[in-house]
Amino acid sequence: MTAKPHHHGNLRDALISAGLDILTTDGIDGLSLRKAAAHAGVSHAAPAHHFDGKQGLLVAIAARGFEAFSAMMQAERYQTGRGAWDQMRGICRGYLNFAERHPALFQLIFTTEYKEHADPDLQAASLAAYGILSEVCALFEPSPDGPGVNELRIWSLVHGYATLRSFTRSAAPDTGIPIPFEALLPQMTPLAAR
Amino acid sequence: MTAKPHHHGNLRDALISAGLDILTTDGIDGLSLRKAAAHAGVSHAAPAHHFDGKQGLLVAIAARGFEAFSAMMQAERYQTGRGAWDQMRGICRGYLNFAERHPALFQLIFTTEYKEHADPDLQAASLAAYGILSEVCALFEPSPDGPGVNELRIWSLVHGYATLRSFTRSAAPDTGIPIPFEALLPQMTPLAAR
DNA sequence: GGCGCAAACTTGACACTGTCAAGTCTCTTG
DNA sequence: CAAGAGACTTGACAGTGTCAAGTTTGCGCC
Repeated sequence: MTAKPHHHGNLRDALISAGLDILTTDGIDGLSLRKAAAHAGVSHAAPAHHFDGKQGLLVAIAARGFEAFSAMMQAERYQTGRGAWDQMRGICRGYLNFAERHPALFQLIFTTEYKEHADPDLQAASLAAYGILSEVCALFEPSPDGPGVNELRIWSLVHGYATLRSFTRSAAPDTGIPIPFEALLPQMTPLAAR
Repeated sequence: MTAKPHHHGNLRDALISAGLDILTTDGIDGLSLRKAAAHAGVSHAAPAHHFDGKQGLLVAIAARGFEAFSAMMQAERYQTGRGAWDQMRGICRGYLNFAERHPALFQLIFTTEYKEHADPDLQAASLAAYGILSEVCALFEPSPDGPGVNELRIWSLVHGYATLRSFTRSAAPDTGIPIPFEALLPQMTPLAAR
C-alpha cells in the first residue's frame, strides 16, 4: 500500500488542499509554498519532496481545479432539460458559475505563465473538461461549420464573457457587465435546433 | 519646467520602459521593482518616489499597454477597406496581433489581480480602447440587439479567442488552435451588412 | 527479529523580493 | 545666498523559492 507514506496522512493532498484554501482567501499571489506548508503543519521545505518547486504545486492545484471545473459544468448540464440547447446553456452556466465563485482558481487553470502544462494529470483534467463541451457540441451535428468551429466559437464566447465580466467588475466605475450571457448565445450559431 | 526633476531625465518614464522591456523578456513574474530600478540605473528604492509600490508600477505599465493596444487596433482598422465589416475585421486583427506579440503585457492589462484600477490614467486608456470597438459596432446600427449586446458579443468572442489561442499553444500537445478567428466571425451577429 | 536503507521531513542557509526609515545630495525658490 | 523640498541612496527587515545538509521514520530483506 502506498496510501500512508509516512507519519502524515498523505501530505501531498493536504498541501493541495491548503493551496486551494489560500488561493480563495489570499488570491494567486498570496499563495506561497511556505504558507501552504505552514497551513499543513509541516516545515517550509517539506513541499519540495512532493512537488517540483512552486510550479509543481500550481500544476497539481490546477489539475484539481480542472476537475472541479468539469464537475460544475456537469452539475448544470441537465438542469433545465435534455435538449441540445438545454445542455449547451447548462454547461455554459456551469462555466460561468465556476469563474464567478473561484476567480483565482479560474485564472490559475487558464494561465500558462504560472505553470508548464507537461504534467499528464493536468493534461488529462483539462482534456476532460474540453470533452464536455465537445460532447454537447456533437449534439448539434450535422452543422454547416462542423464541430470544431462550433466548439471554438462557443468556447471563445463563454470564456471571453467570463474573463471580461471579472475584468469589468474591477475596472469599470459601474458594476460591470449588465447583459446576461444567454443574450449572446441564441443567435450565436446557425446550429440545428434539434 | 517640470521636465527635468533631478539628475535623471524623467525617471518615471524610464522605469515604465524598463518594466516593459523586462516584461517582454522575463515574463510577468520576472518583473520586479528592483530589476526595473537596476535597468534604469538607479537604486533599488528609487521607484517608490514615482509609483505607489509595485502595484503602482504595474498600473502605469498597464496604462501604457492599453495605449499600445489601441494603437495596434487602429493600425489595422482601415487596412482592408472602410466598410463596417472591414473595420470590424481590422480591429479584431489588431486585437489578436497585440495578444500574440505582447502576451505578457496582454495578460497584465486584463488581469485585475495584479493591480487596482482606480488610477485615472489607466481607466482613460482602457476606456479609449473600448471606444474603438464601440465606434465600429456603431456602424452596424440599427441592429436587432442594439450596440451594447453587439459590443459584448464581439468583445467576448475576440478576447476569448485570443486568450484560448495562447492557452492551447502551451497546454495542448499539438500546436494549438488551427481555426482562424475570421471563421468564427461571419455568422456571428445578424448585423446590417452595410 | 534486528539491520540497513531509502524515503519523508527538518534545519539552516543563500539570493532575491517589496517596503519602510533614515540619511545625502541637488535643485528651486524666496 | 540660504533654506527647504523633492529626488535619490543606503541600510535594514520580513517574506519568498530553492538548495544542501542533517534527522527521523518505516519498510523490506537477510
